[in-house]
Amino acid sequence: MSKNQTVNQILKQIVLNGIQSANFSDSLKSSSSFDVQIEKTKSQKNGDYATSISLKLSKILNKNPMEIATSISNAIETKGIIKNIEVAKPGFINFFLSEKWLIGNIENILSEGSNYGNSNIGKNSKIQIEFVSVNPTGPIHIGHARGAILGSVLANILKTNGYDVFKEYYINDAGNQIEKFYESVYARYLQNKKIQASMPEDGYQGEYIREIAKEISKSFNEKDIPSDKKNAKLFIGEAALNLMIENIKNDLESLKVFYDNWFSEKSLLNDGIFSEALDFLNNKNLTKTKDGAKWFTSTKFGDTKDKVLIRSNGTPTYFGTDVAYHYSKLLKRNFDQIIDIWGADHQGHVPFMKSMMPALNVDQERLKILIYQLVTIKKGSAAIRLSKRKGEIVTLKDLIEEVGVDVCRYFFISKSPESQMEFDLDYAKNESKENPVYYIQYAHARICSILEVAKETKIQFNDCDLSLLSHESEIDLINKMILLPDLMQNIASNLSPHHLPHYTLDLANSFHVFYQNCRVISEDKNDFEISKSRLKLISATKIVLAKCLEIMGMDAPQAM
RNA sequence: GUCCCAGUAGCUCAGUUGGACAGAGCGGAUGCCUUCUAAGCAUUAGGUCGCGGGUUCGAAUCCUGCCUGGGACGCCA
Repeated sequence: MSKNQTVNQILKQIVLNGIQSANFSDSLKSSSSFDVQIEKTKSQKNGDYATSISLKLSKILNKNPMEIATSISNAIETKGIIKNIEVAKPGFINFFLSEKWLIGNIENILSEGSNYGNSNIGKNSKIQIEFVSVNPTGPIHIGHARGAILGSVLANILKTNGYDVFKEYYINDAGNQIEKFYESVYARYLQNKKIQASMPEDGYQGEYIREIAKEISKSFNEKDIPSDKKNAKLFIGEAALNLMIENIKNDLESLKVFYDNWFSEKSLLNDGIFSEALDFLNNKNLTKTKDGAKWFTSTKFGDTKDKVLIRSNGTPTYFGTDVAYHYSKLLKRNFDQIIDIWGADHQGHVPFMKSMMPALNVDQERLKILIYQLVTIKKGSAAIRLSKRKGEIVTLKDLIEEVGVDVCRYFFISKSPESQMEFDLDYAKNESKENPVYYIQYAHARICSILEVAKETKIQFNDCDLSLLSHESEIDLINKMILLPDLMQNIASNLSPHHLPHYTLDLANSFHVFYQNCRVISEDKNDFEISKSRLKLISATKIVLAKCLEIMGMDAPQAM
C-alpha cells in the first residue's frame, strides 16, 4: 500500500483523476461541488469497492449516469491496485482489486507492526477527554461502566490517530451532595459508637456508608478526631471522601480504565479559577443578579433557561463551577479540543454547555459532547433501578468477578452510545463462555499456536513467495486486514468506537474460515512453499487482531 | 406540556453518515475432528426495518404526523 494512504484514499484519488481526464463540462471544473465517496461492497459480484459518483454527477451534468460511469471508468487505467473495473446499472462503478496488490500489503503490515492502522489526522493537537466523573458519594456501578469504557477506548483510538490525548476525571468534591455525604457518614460513625444521631434528609442510605464509617473508626484513634462537632464532621467527611475516591479509582483500574489526571472541583474555588471565570462573564455583561443570586444569562446563546452560578446563600452551584472548569480547560490549559462524555441523564446540560462557548469566546468546534443512553440492569425478569441515594447498587466489582474484564469491555463498547441497552445479569453470566470475545481471542490463540509449531520445527519463512496465496479465503483475509486504517480514521473523526468490535469479529471470522480451508503447516514436502507464505499471512493477521484487542483494552491470549 | 435518544430475526445489537437481494452474535435444525486448538467450519430456518404520509433514479437511513419505551426540564449534580 502506498505509505500513509488508505484504500479509500487511493481509490478516491483514482476516481477524481478519472473525472478530470474524462473531461466533462466546465460545471465540474471546481470539484468542490461534489464529493467522491468510496464504499466497500457487500457482495463480491459488485467488486470489492464501488462508487456511486456518476449517479450524483448526473444531476449536475444533466446526463445519463450510465454514460458518465462509462466515461469515468474508461479514463481509469487498470493497473496497480485495480485489477478490473465494471460499470453496473443504474450507474455504479465497481472496482475489483488486484490480488498482487492485495498480497503486497502483507509485507506492509509486518513492517509497520503494532503501528499498523495509525494515522496522523490528529496532527498532535491537544485533546482532553473527560469521562465518568461520578460523584464521589458512592461506588461505581454497572451503569457507569459504559461511559468508562467508551472514554477509554476512544482515548486509545485518538492516540493512534496522532492526537495528544489527556484523560481526566472531574471530582465533584464541593457542593451540596458532598455536604449530604459528609453528614451521612458522620451520622453512621456516631451510630457505630452507640451515640444517638439521625441521618440527614435525603441522605445517603446505602450500606457502603456504614462500611466507610466503620473503616474510619478503625483507622483513626479517638484523639485524632476533633472534639467539636463541626470539625469532627469535616474530618470524618474528608477521610470518607478520600476512601471513596480510592475506591472509585480501584474499580476503574480493575476495568482497565486509567486517567492522566484527577481534577478536583474544590481546587477551582481554592485556586481562584472560579472567580476569574466569573469576572470574565461579568466583564462581558453576561451575568445578572436576581433574588439575591448570581445568574449567567445563557439564554442569550440559545439555552432554555438562565442558570444560577452563585446561590443567594453565597455558595457556587454545579453550573458555576462547571463554567470555571471549562474555563480552565479551554482558556487556562488551552486544550485544542475537549470531549465531555455524559450519561443521558445530563443531556439537559448540553444547551448550557454550548451556550458557554460563545460566552468564553471559544469556537464551538472545540467542544464535543458525547451522550450515551443509560443502562438498565435486569436480573431474571425484574428490572433493577440503580439509585445511589436509595442505596440499590450493582457494583462493578461484582460484574467483573462474574464475567471478566474482557467480556465486560467488549459488551459495552460494541453498542452505539445512543442506543439504550439492557444488561441482563443472568444472561451475561450464561454467555460468558459462548460469546464473541472468545471467538476473537480464539483466533489470536490459534495463530500463536501455529506460529509456535513453526518455531519448534524451525521453519524460516522470511523468504517466501507470497504470490502463492490465491485461495479465496486467503484473499478475503487480506481484504479484511486492509480495512483497518480507514476504519480507525473513521472512528476517530466520528467518535464512534463501537465499529471496532464488529470489525474485529469480522476479521476473526475470516481467519477461522481460512483456517478451516487452508492448512498452514503441512507434512507434505510439496506444500512447503505455500506453508511459508501462509505463515507470513497469519503473522500479519496476528498483528491486526492484536492491535484491535489492544485498542479495546482486551487481552490477546497466546493460548486458550 | 416542551426538549433529547431509541424502536431492525425468538434474544442482544450492527448497518460505513441516501445505494445494489437487509447483517452479526447468541438461541433452533442438520452435517464436519487419525492432520497446526471443534471456544471452530458448512448448510438451513427465522424480517410488514414501530405505523402512516412525503422528498428522488434509489429510503432502515432524510422530512413530517402519530404510537411505544428511556431520559431531561431544581438556587441537586
